[in-house]
Amino acid sequence: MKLQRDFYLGDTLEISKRLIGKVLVRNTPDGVTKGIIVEAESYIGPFDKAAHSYGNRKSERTAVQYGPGGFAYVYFIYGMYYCFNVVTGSEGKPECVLIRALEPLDGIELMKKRRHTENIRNLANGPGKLCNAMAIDRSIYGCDLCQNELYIEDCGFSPEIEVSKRINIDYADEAKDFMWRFTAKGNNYVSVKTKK
DNA sequence: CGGAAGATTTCT
DNA sequence: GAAATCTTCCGA
Repeated sequence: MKLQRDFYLGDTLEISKRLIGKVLVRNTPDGVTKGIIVEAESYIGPFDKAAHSYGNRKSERTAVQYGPGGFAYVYFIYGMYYCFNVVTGSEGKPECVLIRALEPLDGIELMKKRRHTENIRNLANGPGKLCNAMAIDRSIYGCDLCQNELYIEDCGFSPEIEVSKRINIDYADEAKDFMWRFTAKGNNYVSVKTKK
């Protein structure tokens, strides 16, 4: 069943944890693609030096984070890749969850075509890759996850969850040691930089 | 294999 | 000028 608005309005760390094992569903004119969320990280704006919204910074890019939870925050990075986040918390709180990896579940042929690879493990085991596989780009910035174009559903999976430090945020001083990364334990589709 | 560099938007 | 990244190219 599809997750409703109230799921996204609570505590960001709690939501991150509960998102592991949920299914991300993307509807496009080309077809439907689905993937189980196996890796996610929390970014809690004002207190988190790694967050785009640290210290309540506001810009055109981060604007949607300041709205209520349950919307898509998509940003462009390194000139080539998109990253997909779920906005969480109530209005005025710039908090979000970065979806880092998916286990492909449905529409796999379509994902292969978009990614130009036959290796299923390589389809969505990283933030930039999963956006490519799910056809996520600027056009769904601010998209309501309670609609049909893009949403998350609960299929009853509840994998064992592993907690670790976040990835590639060495510049964030003490924030880099926060245990705000959640992964499905032993899952093969978690992004490669898992070691440490 | 493993490491390093490059692509090139958005904000500081 | 550097980032919440990925791919390709090079040398062992």
